[in-house]
Amino acid sequence: MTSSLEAGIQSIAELSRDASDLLLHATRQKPLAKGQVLLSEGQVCKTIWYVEKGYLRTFYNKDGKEINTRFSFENEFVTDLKSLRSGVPSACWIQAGEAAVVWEFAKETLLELYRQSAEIESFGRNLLEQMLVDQEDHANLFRIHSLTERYAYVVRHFPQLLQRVSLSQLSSYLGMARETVSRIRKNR
Amino acid sequence: MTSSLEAGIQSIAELSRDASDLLLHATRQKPLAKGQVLLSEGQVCKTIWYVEKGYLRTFYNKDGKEINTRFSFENEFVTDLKSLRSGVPSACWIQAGEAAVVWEFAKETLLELYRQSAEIESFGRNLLEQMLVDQEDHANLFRIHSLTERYAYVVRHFPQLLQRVSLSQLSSYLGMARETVSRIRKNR
DNA sequence: TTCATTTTGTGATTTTCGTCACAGGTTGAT
DNA sequence: ATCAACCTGTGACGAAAATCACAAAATGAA
Repeated sequence: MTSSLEAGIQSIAELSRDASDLLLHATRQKPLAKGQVLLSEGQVCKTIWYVEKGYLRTFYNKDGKEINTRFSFENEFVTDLKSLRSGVPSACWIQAGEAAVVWEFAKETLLELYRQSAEIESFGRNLLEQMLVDQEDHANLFRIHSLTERYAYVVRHFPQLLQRVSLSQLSSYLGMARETVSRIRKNR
Repeated sequence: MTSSLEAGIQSIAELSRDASDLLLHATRQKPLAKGQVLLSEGQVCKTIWYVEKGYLRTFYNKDGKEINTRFSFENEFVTDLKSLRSGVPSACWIQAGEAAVVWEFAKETLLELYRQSAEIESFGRNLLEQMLVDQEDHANLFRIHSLTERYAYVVRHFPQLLQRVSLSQLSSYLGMARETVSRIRKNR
């Protein structure tokens, strides 16, 4: 196991040496300064990123306010699937929340690899399954949990979020005002 | 095109005659009475359903109240992916909202088909991509839209929801009280 | 048709949470 | 070390939506 990326790939689907190498040669590393933008609203997304170090923040701009919908930490993959898949302009931004290192996968290259290798297609399917489960979990935060329960959920399941993301950033992720998070935090 | 199912499959990914037949032979039709339960909370999900007629309702039980998270209409696929994928007990229910006809795909059979056919694996990946995009859209309803905007979104994008689902059922899907939906509806 | 059941509309009241305002802390750059 | 920029805590207040209660309407079964 020579790299974080290789381990991250294997954790999604166990690939043969050949398939793994195909994927590893389809990507390149990219260092990011804090605040650097990977995807802007209005731009068509053509890339999937794997986070090796630091984290990426996905947010929407609603009436001038930023609403965070995702924080992608080490060993996670992230993209704007809607834009990537359909070629429509992205409605969100993806930005480095800290100085970071990511690996970039170009959509066209990946599609080509899917055609070449059933193993890689299977990897793609497994990655999507995992992303969908995560997404449903997060959606359920809003649908079946109260504000207090949402905070407790993050404390229990994503404690690093509290350590690495400011309370202001966290508040929109949890769908409440900054002041409300502060008050919930106090009453624990 | 001999069936609704065949059309539904082709709309996800264009399959050869052979691949399409493999899938079509892996499934069987099942008629459902209104209210009939396909998946109970606590049960491990082992099936993906395709809705030919009627609709399925996915809901969670929260302190004795039912919270609807999904309505799956004609030509849609539905499952509890988290339970299906990991074999953990399901946290939700899936039930027929009307008298319905569905096609059942057993998980094990599908996994076997993925191994046999790259085309079907590709179909699976495409289906997941579509489910993930839909799921993200619905999650964004809660994250970036006000209550009034959520209702307007459904009017615009899913008008059949208003026609086929009762206002009470809709209210939990939109994350608000029944009375609030009624009042929002009046002010339009 | 009739009657029971379910669904919807609507006012009154209460609760929750957002907004505003500001003070104190923390961080980071020079 | 200093200062500006940002972040967090907290009180006061108001707006929005939940809850409660009940009437009206729609639905469906016999």
